Amino acid sequence: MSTCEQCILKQFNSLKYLTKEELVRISDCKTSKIVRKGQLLFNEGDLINGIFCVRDGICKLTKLSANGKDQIVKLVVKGELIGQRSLVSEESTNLSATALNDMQVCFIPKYEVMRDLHENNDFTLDVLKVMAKDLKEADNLIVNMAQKSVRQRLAEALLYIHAAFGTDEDGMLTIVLSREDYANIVGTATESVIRILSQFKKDGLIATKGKQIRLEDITALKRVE
Amino acid sequence: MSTCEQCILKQFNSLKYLTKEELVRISDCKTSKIVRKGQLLFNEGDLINGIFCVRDGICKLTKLSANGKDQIVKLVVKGELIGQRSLVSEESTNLSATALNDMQVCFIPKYEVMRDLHENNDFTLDVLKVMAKDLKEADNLIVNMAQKSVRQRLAEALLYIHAAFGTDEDGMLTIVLSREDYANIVGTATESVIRILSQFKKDGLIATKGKQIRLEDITALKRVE
DNA sequence: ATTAAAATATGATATTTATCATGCTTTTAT
DNA sequence: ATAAAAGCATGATAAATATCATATTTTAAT
Repeated sequence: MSTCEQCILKQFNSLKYLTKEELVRISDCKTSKIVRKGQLLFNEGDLINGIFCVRDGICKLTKLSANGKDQIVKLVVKGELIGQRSLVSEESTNLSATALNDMQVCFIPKYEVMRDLHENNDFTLDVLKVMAKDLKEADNLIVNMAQKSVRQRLAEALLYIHAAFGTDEDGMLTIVLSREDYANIVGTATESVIRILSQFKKDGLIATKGKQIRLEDITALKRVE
Repeated sequence: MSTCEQCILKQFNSLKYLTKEELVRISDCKTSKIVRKGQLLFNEGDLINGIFCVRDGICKLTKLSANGKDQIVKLVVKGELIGQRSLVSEESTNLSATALNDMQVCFIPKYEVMRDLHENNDFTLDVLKVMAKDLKEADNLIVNMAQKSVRQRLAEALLYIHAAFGTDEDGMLTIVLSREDYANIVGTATESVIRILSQFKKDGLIATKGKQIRLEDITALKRVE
């Protein structure tokens, strides 16, 4: 198994603030795991007892609503950490993580991360910074959900995925989601998403090829009401 | 002016993890301020360059939506800190703070808090814990906003204010909000809030006396659909 | 390759919520 | 004390969205 010291991915998360010795310790106790597309990495309420570092693949973090629908709260890509929030609060996780394509993740046990949080202030501060960013994005999401129409929210979801995760060589969004996933991001019925996407396509705002979506008119998408 | 070392309110926030010397330093550079009901403590986009400690009163944290409506993201009461998120991210604030009744706040300049964040790991860890809790609540709010009806959201807002901030001797919610404020929590039109509250009253779920509200049937409020 | 299952698509209709209008009540300012 | 403003209340109507039904297309399993 490869070592954390040499892993380039840590540049994309707080682990870059660990010392060589701390990284060696983590390397020695970490485990590695493959999660296939559609499979759960963990479920809401699980005590995960550690954090995951995403080596490859993409997953969605969801929360089950009382009405039985999943709400997608965040998309996580290669390089990011998952589980810091629950770890810091020392409680079981409030979200489920499901692979959107085949994933490879490393698991670092709680005691090791907690030790670093207590001993390495640079690391703690960076975890704090990441969480502050997450909180800001969550605040924005609350406002969007509360104040904007389904149409606007869907347009913004497309723009967000475009801006945050980019496109492939054909200009297609790299993150490929089902209509149901989009409904679970926007908080609406799957049929509504299908209808609105059809409309966007008819109006030339997007192009689709199966599940793949390409943004054709970003300016117009930003103006959607 | 009273000193931070003796201030009982710090027991309710992360400042309790500061050492005596750190508290003395903060006492020496802090300033104090009165903010009248309805007045702004700071506005979205302001560079506040420090954090506030609420000594007395209650305020709402809001974010202006593109459609011109305010969204209430959080209510802050005596004892809590405001502004940690922006401070940690080293950016101007993403929220506005408005006093819901007369407030007294202490202001601690950024350089002093940053120094403590860098030097006192216990303090940093507690700030991290508080932010983790805020993030969890924000995630819950996202799900509620996205998946629940206006009726449900309003019922939950009442239950939340009841549980988090309590009641006076008559059983009235201690936090008194206008119908418009409720609309800005729930993300709906003020008329809709008025209508639904009238219905709740007619159905015996709540009682009202002017702007004051008493929850009469918590079980039924939890069952609202 | 074929069948079953899942995802997408679209229409018809019901429900929820917003908007506009108007009147009443309470609070605030002078 | 009184006027003006702000907040509350309710009806009528419009707009947005959900739900149910059904058909088609795509994907997965054998």
